[in-house]
Amino acid sequence: MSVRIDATDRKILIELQRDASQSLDEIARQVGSSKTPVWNRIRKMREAGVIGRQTVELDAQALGFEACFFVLIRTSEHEADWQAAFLRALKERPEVQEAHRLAGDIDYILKVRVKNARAYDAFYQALISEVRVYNVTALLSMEEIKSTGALPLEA
Amino acid sequence: MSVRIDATDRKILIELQRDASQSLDEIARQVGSSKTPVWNRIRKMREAGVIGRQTVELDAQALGFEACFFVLIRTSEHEADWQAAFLRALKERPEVQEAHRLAGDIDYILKVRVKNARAYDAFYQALISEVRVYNVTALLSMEEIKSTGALPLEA
DNA sequence: ACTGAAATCTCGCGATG
DNA sequence: CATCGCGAGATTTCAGT
Repeated sequence: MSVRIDATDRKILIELQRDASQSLDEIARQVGSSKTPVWNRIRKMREAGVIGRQTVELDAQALGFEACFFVLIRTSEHEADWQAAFLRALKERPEVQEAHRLAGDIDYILKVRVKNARAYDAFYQALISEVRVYNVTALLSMEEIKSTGALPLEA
Repeated sequence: MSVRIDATDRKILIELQRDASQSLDEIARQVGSSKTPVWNRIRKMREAGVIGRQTVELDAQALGFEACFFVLIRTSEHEADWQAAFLRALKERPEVQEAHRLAGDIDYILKVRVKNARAYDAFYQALISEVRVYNVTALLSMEEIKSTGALPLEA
């Protein structure tokens, strides 16, 4: 399952993260190697799941997603079947971009991306009708200062 | 600046989000069109900034990023130069994956991805030494239930 | 594990209906 | 606006070292 990632692998990952549309030749040049070994390393990391999907970043505003909420959830229920239902609900809903189970006072945090406040309310009503939650706080984003999925890899 | 995005454009974006490594022919087939028009639409959306960078999703765990914090920040300072310094600090630090300015009680939320709790503390100390903040709450993620940058585009 | 090169496929664009 | 086709260049495979 696990793979040894060496310095060259890390350089390749940095380049792929920066721009996955680069050609193998370009990447090879940047990491100081040549095409074939780079290709083999990429293939191995893909197989190992270190490298996942290849996607494009889209401009949320331009596509009409004007509202972004962070939702802090407290629940009194901690039984296995409640949790399973909750997780299923989160995974099914495409407007949930992130969901984390937390340590401490607050149990879950979600990042929810919707077209507008009404769409958020619809999401919220649907969620609380599916699963019981004790307390919900929604934080409305006014400005997306920074947004990157990139990991802070160092050479 | 703004572009009209029609149903075909949206289908193209859905496919690119799903898998950006697909060939033009494949995408064309999936959206019910052919190579050239799809290519022209993609080019236009790229120029308009609707389509941004092309990246790969990496497995944070496999690369040793074991800790993820959501940081809620309250500040008493709301002057322009303080804000400028704060934003600069956030943009410079690669461990800050997301930063949003919020409406209401809490002023900012950050998502910070680091190798371990010690690395978070180093980040925290560096941040508060650069800019004055009134109150900071860190929420530690125990489990990443879901994580996608994908927008919930509908066909 | 790297190199070099061959076979195959895709891109990007122009010509054409 | 869609289809076809082509040449440059990329991807992927495979031998040799």
